[in-house]
Amino acid sequence: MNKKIRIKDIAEMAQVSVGTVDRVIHNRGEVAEDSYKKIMAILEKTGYKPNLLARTLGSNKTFRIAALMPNPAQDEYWEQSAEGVKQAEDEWTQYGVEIRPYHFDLYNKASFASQAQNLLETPPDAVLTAPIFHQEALNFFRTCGEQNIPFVVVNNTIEEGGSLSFIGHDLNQSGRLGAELLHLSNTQPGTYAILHVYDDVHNSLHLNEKEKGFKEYFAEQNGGGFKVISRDLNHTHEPSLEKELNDLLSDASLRGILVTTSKGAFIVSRLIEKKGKNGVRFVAYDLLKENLHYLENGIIDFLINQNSKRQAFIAISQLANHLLFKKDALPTYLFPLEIISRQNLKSYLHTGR
Amino acid sequence: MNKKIRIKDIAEMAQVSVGTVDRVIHNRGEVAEDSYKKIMAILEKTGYKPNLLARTLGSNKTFRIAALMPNPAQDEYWEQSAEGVKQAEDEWTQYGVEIRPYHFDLYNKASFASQAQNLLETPPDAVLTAPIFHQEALNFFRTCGEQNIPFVVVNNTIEEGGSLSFIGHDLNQSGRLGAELLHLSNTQPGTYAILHVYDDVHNSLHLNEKEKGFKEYFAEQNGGGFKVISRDLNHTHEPSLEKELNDLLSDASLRGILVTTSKGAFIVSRLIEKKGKNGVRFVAYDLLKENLHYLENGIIDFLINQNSKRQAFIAISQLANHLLFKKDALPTYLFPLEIISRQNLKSYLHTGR
DNA sequence: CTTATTTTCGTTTGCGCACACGGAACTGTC
DNA sequence: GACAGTTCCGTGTGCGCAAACGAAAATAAG
Repeated sequence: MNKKIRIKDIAEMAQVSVGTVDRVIHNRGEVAEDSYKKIMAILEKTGYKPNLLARTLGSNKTFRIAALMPNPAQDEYWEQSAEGVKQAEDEWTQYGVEIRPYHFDLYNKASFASQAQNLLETPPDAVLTAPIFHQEALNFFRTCGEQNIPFVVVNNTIEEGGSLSFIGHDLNQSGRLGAELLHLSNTQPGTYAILHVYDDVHNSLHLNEKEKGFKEYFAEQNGGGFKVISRDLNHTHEPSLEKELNDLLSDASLRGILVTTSKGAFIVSRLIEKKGKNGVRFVAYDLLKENLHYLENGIIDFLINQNSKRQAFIAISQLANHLLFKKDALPTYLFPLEIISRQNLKSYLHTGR
Repeated sequence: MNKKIRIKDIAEMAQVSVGTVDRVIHNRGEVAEDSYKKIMAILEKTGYKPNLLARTLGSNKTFRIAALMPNPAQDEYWEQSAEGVKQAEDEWTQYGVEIRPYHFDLYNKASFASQAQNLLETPPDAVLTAPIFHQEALNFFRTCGEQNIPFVVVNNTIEEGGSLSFIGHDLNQSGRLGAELLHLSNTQPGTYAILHVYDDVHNSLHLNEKEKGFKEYFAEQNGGGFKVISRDLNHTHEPSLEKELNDLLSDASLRGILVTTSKGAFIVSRLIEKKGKNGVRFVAYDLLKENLHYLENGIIDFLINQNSKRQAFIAISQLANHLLFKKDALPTYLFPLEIISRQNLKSYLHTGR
């Protein structure tokens, strides 16, 4: 691994000019058979690595990345995500990467489609998106594919993707983890509930994965004898939600509750607080401000951190690396499933990034 | 926040030449009061950010960072740390950063001192170290200070440091977390043990912090009635260790054990496995191979991940940023206290970095 | 054998910055 | 007023690469 071989060096060895070497490196033709082979051989032998600094400096391009994400004003989870995008922007603007956000309405499929349309009118060099709406996302991905626009996906996968990379969690494992945290040293059999609390529309595929993991975990526990119940709760109609929840809580055999949506956490927390929490373990998702409050006062026992901020940050970085340095991203980048308790919470809030 | 302001632009605005602007940016004097102020003002106002690519390309320097760390062959924890260093090297070599490791014997103070001596003979531009040996480290830091060599410290702080940055954990909080994980829903009072298992020498200051946090946690729990015991165990004399441990385990009121050293984890695990684990919760540190084994088979309930690999990676990155880009590091960079269970383990092993 | 066309290649410029060099303008000295 | 010493500042070159430009060589066309 010799160091510091420049194009110039290659040129000298091959007895040609730098221009010629450059042409074969970017194989844009106009090079004689002979020279081509000769240069290729030397390129191989020396293991030439271009100086990426000089490369991106020299090719004075500027790349545009579009971020098609939910409106951050609608949801703190997506607000954090937007922060991640901004953070990545700070890091990459100096390299000539420009990020344009396109926000769609989290509760409106049509808005996703129309923003996607918007986006494609001035096609960016790459795209980041959270495919909340399955069908609409598929359509969008298809056109991206046709137009050769690389894209990465956060939050939840879409199988038929064609994406450069998926960045997020193993949702099945996530459900299992939730189950484990509820089960922990509750040796007696009992009932465990998994609740999907959502607004108008929701991403059922996404939540199903968690539920599957949750159920698998309890099925695997020796002895069995666990009762697992699952509920879909629409929180826009609060009274019925409250009733449903009260029924649940009055079941004496109930040992634990997992709420799969980040917003659901504090909605359920409120009700639990009202009713009193008697020995039921409660686990939920994400470090939203309200959730932290309920973690601190003991209503929530554990939070699983999905770290939407970092997801977005990494996603943009992958795209930037792809565009600038031609480094390809891992097809799936799974985040650690971070367990947050009262005692390690601070250590997650302080960290620089 | 307009982007793409070059030195040339600044120069035009200030009606001077690029050379002058350059001089104030690197404040190496030879600039009249007037011009200086004028340029500084514009620098502020425009929020000028130098193009790091061009900068490192132009100043064709190469920096040397020395890593004074324990011999990775002696301990898996430090092996992981060395991997972090290597990873950082991969990332930074292209920017002209060169990393030279100096390994000292983990069980031999003199070796630390002599390697430190070695290192200083061809003084590097910056230093990373793990100050395992208090007094020796202090001496070393003093000379670094005298020679103006910036250094960062991982693993454990040294108060009187003078280091650019400390990278590691809040050890008090770490002890508290260990306590919480043991205590979790063990509502009845009982006994909780904190064990320091070490080799010949050990870093008592380091471990004391954890113990303090551990005790604080239990003191704060309402009801109280917890008995906390602490033991220093030298594992080089195995029979006596085993006896001590057996005594402990036969205490019927024992509810949980926290082992504070990464190696101690599997040593204690073996003995617990032999004796049988009856309801006692067991929490330990770090993702060493053997520890993972005992986590998977249920001897260990939780591991707290100190992530020595990432500590080293971040440490080198901070130094590189400091040298190349003059970004100063945070004086202390505390890592999240990661809780590892059977169910989220995989998600920590897979991640790219 | 010209003239036109294509293939092949060397040269040059610019990217944004660091830094060396040397030149003005100013100050002081005798 | 001639000379040396300061202080301040502009210009030029190089970092390694990309890419435009245009020249030479090879080939085709007339």
